Amino acid sequence: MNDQQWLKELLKVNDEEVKLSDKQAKILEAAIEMFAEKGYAATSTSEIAKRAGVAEGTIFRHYKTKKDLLLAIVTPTVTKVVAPFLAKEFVKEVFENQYKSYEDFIRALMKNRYEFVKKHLPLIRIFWQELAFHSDIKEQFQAVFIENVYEKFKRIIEYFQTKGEIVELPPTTVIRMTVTTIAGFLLTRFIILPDQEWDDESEMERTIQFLMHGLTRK
Amino acid sequence: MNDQQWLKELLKVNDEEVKLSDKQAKILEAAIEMFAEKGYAATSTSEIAKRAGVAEGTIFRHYKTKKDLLLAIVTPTVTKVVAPFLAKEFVKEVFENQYKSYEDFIRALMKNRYEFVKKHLPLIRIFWQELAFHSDIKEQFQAVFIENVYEKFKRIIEYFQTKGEIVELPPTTVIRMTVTTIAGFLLTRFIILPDQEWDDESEMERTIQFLMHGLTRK
Amino acid sequence: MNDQQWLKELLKVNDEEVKLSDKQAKILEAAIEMFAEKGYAATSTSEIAKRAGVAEGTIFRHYKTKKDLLLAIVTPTVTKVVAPFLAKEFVKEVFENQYKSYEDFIRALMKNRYEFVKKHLPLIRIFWQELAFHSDIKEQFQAVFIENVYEKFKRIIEYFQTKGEIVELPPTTVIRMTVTTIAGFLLTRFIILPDQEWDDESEMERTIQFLMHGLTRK
Amino acid sequence: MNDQQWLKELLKVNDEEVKLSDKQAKILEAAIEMFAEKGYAATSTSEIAKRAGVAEGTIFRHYKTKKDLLLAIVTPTVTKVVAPFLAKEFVKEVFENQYKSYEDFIRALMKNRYEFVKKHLPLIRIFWQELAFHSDIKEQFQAVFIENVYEKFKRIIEYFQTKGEIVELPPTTVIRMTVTTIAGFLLTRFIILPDQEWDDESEMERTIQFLMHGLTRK
DNA sequence: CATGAATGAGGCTTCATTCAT
DNA sequence: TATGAATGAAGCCTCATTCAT
Repeated sequence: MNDQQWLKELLKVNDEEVKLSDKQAKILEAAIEMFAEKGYAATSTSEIAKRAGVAEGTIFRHYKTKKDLLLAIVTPTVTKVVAPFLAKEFVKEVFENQYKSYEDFIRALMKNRYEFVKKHLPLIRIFWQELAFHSDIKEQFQAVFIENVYEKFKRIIEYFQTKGEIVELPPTTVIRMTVTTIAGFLLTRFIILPDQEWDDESEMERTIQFLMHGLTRK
Repeated sequence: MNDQQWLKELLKVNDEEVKLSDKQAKILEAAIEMFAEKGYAATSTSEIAKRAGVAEGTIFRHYKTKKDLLLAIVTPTVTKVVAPFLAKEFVKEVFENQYKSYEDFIRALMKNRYEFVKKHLPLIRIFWQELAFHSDIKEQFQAVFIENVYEKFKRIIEYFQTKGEIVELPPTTVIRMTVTTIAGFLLTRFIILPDQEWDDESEMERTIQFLMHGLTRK
Repeated sequence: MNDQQWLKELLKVNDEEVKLSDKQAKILEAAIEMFAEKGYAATSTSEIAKRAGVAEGTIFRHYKTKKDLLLAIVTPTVTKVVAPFLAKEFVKEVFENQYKSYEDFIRALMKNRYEFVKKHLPLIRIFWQELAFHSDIKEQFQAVFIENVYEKFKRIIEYFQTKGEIVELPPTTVIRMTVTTIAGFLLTRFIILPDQEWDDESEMERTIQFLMHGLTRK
Repeated sequence: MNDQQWLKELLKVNDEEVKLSDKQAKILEAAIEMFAEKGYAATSTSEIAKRAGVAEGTIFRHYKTKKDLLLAIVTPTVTKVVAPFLAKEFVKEVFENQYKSYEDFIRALMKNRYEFVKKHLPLIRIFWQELAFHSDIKEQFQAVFIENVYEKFKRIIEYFQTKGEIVELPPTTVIRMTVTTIAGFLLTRFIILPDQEWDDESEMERTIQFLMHGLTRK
């Protein structure tokens, strides 16, 4: 009945406690599942109601429109997708040299994202799909990314460039390559070929090595 | 009546001439635009008809269902996405030393795909989006990939591994990294951040260098 | 809200109370009228909605498809058409000498069916017309007939054959002649020539006499 | 290719030769089959065109509307159904006492109708069904019946009533009983239970006996 | 005379949303 | 607060009919 801790956790944006009635949680869960399976536009509110075990009207009591329901799902996700960079400890650790190398940073980042995607695959699917069509979501994401991630990421990179560990490419390029490589692995792993056999540990390590070699000039 | 050469070209699958009436071409063009803009599910056939300048019924004279219209667009795209590997010369050139190195091969591949994506961006968007929801499209793609790309790609990789140019990782992994890196660049360039300023030549060269360093152990 | 007792009565199949919202009753009434007038295929759901005074969507909230609406009307009719044989008393009465003769039985049967057809003419029209095109309805009818009518009717006939009242033809033939004669009268009376002047009492009595003479060899 | 003699025969109304192009005949044949199978309203002109092997437009070159096509089928049928009464020889025979008895007349009538229905079952189905919905067809039929059949039938009956062979009921009633009995047999035989095993000869003879006993008071 | 592409009205059905209970 | 019947706009698709070829 209150197994929806993960949902509350996820919807929490600034450590504010989220109030989520039982029905509300069921609606969100159902909507997440269905949007991920069939896409936002192809999912009907009545299907969501049925899967959530509530009346059709109940959905609209909590979310004024279907689009609002989507935003209620996607907006916290926007934040969470970039969360590791927001988490104060995380960034601080890097700058306080708890990570001795860019490689260690990358490794931590990848593991973190791996766990997140694994746990919240449906959310990722929704997020990715709807990003393409709803410019409001896209703008929101870009704003959050630039404001909270870009600058910090850039500083991390410059830090390790100064230390000579990684190559002197424009930070934007390094970010793109890093993100692209990690995201490329995760997409292949969880969305494009999820049914293939995967030795996750090795494949992640190989990916890290690939990335590091790519970013190093010895 | 005239300008739809590119469409005919695109729809051609086995070098068979494609017959495309004027109206049919207009319908396809309109559908491609709208599916790319709003997604398949969110686009109505009446909108397509309006944009194509035909009666709604006309769409259904040419395509039995809306889904058929999607497939008429996506099916040839599936092949074209993967096209360079379908062209015998492309692969032959690699082995007959037209490409002295994996790097040259990658460079050719990237330029080729860059041009393709640039030219057919809407198609790529549709393809990528709908892949997620239509298992028939996904299966089609996997089939084409395995049948026409995988083996050839693998041989190319093994060839350059034998020559010692690239690292001895499992070919599947090398393929993933190569594809991921190229696709990552193209997606960022054309879909995620198309509005940013791009120095395409340099960024592609950087990407190739990144990829090659990642795949080399000197 | 009030007058639809006959409808509820009609839809009742196993003496279970039928719940019929106001709108639902109006939809059924309208559908019965229109199907009877123009036939199922030639009647549009929008016409039905208009005549019922509801929104077209409301029809589909109650009946998933137009065909379901037809079946909701025809299925109970199938049973009712054959009803007197379903009532235990009716058959029992025959054997317990409430009916001294086949003639009395026929007379009771005819009056009963006369009243039914008179009251439910539109239903009869629908039933008879659609029987021809929907094999599911036809099968339903045959099943009900064989299961609930045939055996009982046969026993009644054999009973009066034993008593020497009616001729020793195969019961199937006697059934056919009886049913055909009664139905022939009712169809002519109510469907083929309803506008002619009819002295129902006399004509029914004549028909009974005709039937009895036909089935008697004195 | 010109096996459509039966069609031409059927469409002939007053011994005028009917001109029927190849395509026209195919259209009529196809329409008859489909109207009989699915009903007029549920059959589309494109289906008819397909089954006839002609273009959709061709139908409308020969018949201005779909309804006209139906009438082209039904109108001659209207005549043919009552044809035996129209055929001069047939009636003349009766009045010139080639038929010694009403029974012989009935027997000839029944055999004639049996052959006709057997041969033209689809037409009968169409005719019967559409009679119910198209008042123009119904009126046409009633007019033809009253003008050509009723009077003659009545005179035949009165003739045999005078001779004392059949009972002194109102001719209308005798006609109804005769027609009803014959039609009842044919409907049961060919439409309601066509799949049952039938010994046609015996069953027809039984029916005639039934009818004659019903109409006789000895 | 025949064709079949094109039409647009209209068919059945689904949908997001409202509102009385 | 929750319900679910009701709505009517809109969705996909079919149809009879027209007309240029």
